[in-house]
Amino acid sequence: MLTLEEELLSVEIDILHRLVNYPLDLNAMAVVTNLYRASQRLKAKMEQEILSKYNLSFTAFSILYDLWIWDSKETRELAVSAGVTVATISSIANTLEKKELCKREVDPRDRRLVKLILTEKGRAVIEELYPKFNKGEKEIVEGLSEEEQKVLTRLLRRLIRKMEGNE
Amino acid sequence: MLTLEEELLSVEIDILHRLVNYPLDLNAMAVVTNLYRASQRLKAKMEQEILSKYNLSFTAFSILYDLWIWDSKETRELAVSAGVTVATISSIANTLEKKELCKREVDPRDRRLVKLILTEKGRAVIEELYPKFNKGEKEIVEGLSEEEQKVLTRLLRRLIRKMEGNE
DNA sequence: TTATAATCATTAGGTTTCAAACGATTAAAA
DNA sequence: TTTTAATCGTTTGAAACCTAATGATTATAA
Repeated sequence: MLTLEEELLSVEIDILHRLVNYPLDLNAMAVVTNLYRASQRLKAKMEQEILSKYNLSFTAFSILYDLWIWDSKETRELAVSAGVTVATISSIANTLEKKELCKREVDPRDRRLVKLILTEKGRAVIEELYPKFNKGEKEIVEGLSEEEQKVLTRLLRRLIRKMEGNE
Repeated sequence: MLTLEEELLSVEIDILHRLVNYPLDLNAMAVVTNLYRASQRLKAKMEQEILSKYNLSFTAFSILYDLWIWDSKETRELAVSAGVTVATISSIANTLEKKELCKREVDPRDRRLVKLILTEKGRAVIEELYPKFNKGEKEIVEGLSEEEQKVLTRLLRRLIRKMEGNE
């Protein structure tokens, strides 16, 4: 499986330029394409190899993880952290509540706000699950040196900050 | 918005280690977390700022793009390229066919195989759309130098190859 | 040739996901 | 105080997405 510049022969690149009649930024194209593809693979790998045994989606897992670290968290914060809308968090919270992995709690001082809280069962699940998840993470990056991993993380963070508008 | 090591104070990291009673790979965790988050932001940005005007999902766009470059492509190949299952491609092909942006064609030599082909209307859409999409890609990476973009692309490709199992 | 197995795409059923509409609550203004 | 506006989370409806089941076609074996 090749990717972009390897996959796109110079002929196709010429066609692209001619068709759009406009100087394309091929480096930007390569970064974005490979970033998206890497993330798709990563998600698929984790869901198939690890999360499927627990019947959890990637987002559901990341919510449980956040609740594990922070004990409880408001739905808005969870949405930002998981990169989905609040509506999605609400939907997944329904699923997690049905499984008794978390519960909701309304803020008494501002009754518009809702927190999610990890249940004991939820805690047991994430504590059993997380080491396996981290092992999967390790496998993914094991082809890179420690230095390369740090460079990659740093570059990705700069992209994230850029897209979140707080540079 | 901070990410991982900035967000996770050393206290929390200690808690993590104690809870799982197992040495975690924090570098791997940082790479994976930031990779996934960057991709989520990227997808959201593109869908909101560019693709929504055309009523196209990110995956639908990537199918049109592939068909534009390669004229026609089998559903299985499209699935690999887009990082989704063949079932999803089939479903999106239904949507795209309804909009008359592509059509199906059965391979006469092996009638199990199905190709998607771009229609004239589909071609017009992708040719109008792609320059805008590339402009969005450019915005995302403009905080990185050309050298940094190339390093990022190279590291991401190595992760992809690793996950696809052909190292 | 005929039966069996393998390989495709599609369909079925269910969860995730989003935007938009809604209802409840709080804040601001008159 | 009463009205208006802003801010929450949830629901709704539709598309995307997955796994598993199905149907159609081709390849292999008996």
